[in-house]
Amino acid sequence: MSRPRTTVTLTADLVIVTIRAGHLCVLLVERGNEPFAGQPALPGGFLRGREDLNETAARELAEETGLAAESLYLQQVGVYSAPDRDPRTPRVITCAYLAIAPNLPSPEAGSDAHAASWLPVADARRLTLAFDHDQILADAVELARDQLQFRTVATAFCPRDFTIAELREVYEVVWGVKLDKPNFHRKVTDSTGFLVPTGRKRSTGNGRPAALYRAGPASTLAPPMMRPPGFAL
Amino acid sequence: MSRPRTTVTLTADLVIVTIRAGHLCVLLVERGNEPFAGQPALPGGFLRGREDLNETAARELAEETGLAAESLYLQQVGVYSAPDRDPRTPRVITCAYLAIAPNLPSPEAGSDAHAASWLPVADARRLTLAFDHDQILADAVELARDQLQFRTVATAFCPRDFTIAELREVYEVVWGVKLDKPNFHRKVTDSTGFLVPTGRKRSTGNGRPAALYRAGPASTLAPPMMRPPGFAL
DNA sequence: GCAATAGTGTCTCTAAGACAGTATCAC
DNA sequence: GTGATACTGTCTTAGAGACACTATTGC
Repeated sequence: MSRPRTTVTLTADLVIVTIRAGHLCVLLVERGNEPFAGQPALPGGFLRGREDLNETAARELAEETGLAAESLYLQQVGVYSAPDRDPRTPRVITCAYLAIAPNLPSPEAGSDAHAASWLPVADARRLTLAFDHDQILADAVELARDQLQFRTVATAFCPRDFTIAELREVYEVVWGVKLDKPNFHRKVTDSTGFLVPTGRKRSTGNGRPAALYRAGPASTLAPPMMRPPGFAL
Repeated sequence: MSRPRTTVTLTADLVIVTIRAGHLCVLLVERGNEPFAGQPALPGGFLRGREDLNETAARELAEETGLAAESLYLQQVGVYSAPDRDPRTPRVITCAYLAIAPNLPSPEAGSDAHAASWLPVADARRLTLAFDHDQILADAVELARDQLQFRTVATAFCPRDFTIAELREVYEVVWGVKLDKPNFHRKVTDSTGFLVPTGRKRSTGNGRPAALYRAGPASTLAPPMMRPPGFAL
């Protein structure tokens, strides 16, 4: 009881995921400063001034992706507070955020000094990331997998107008499974509030053109999209 | 970009819930110090020394309930970091935790100076709690409701040995619904790893004695226990 | 025996999965 | 026409809910 209140600084670290070329990818930066200079890490930054942590996360997200946070899905993953996770004083404790982005036009737009790049999550998990970012990445990906089951976040991976095949690819890539096309189609079109038909179609060059949809008003999926029992990274 | 890194102190605030006399109850304390002296609040305390936040939460939980954290369910709810949530300087930012406890022997055992008491959640939500604890309480209860669907946390509300009727009461009280006894019985006994039969029975004085079970090794429920569409506070 | 609670059987209905079949495009 | 992709129909099966029925206790 006689130990003093610990004074800390806070960071918001971002696990920004998207789908590129059939792979779930995460945005990593190369650290420019100590500690862990030169090592790959999740983007993030310090809580500054009178902002709250969600604002910190939104600011960093805008800096890294060039996109406004309002248009992206952004959610807390958790707090990482191990005393030795960062050697600096005062202690640095982080709140991790999961951000879901559609496939962005240019991978490194908006990045200034440090190199930012999209890396398949499977590859990123073989690297050693700075701090406890390995753990944060694993937790955030697992959270994303769970959320796909019960929330309508899959549309956050898609552009404003998208086809059911694109939405299905989201589930297949994030879960690492193959889904039945006809059953998936029925399931998502029957789910109230998930999708809104635009009435337009898009021809992909090959085959019958697919109807275009937009994200609907619902945030939760009823009934849920249950993930099949076996799945890969 | 020129704003300085904000230095803060951290607290872990606890939403400790249990079931008492058919009501979902939360442990509230009366604040002894400013700010918000005399107002009801969630128990909590400062991150001290070199501990991490989970240790802070576990320490506070032990102080309030007299129970070791290992025996209770304890999970992060989220970070609350609004700049004016606490008037003190340096800024106080909190990480909220949900703790689930079985019906404890004495309500205020272990509490020292401050008055701690169990209050039905429905009553607590009509009060004005200190800080942003109204919001934290609402978020934690909603999290508990969700977790009952997909995780085996319902057993955390029960003593070591319990009957299926006691487990059913957990779901009914937390969700605010009535469940069909026969169907609930079959569902939970068929769920692999949820319950382990002890082979013993308990007579309640009235009717056929119920078989006693203990919590099984599974942490997730497959298939999930879906909450019926309509539900109350 | 009766009242009360525990637990089982069985029926219906809905939703998921498998997969055949049809529709609409480019060529 | 062929080939490719989008979408629909239908069958089977698993699980949820309703609810009748049986089992085991105290009295």
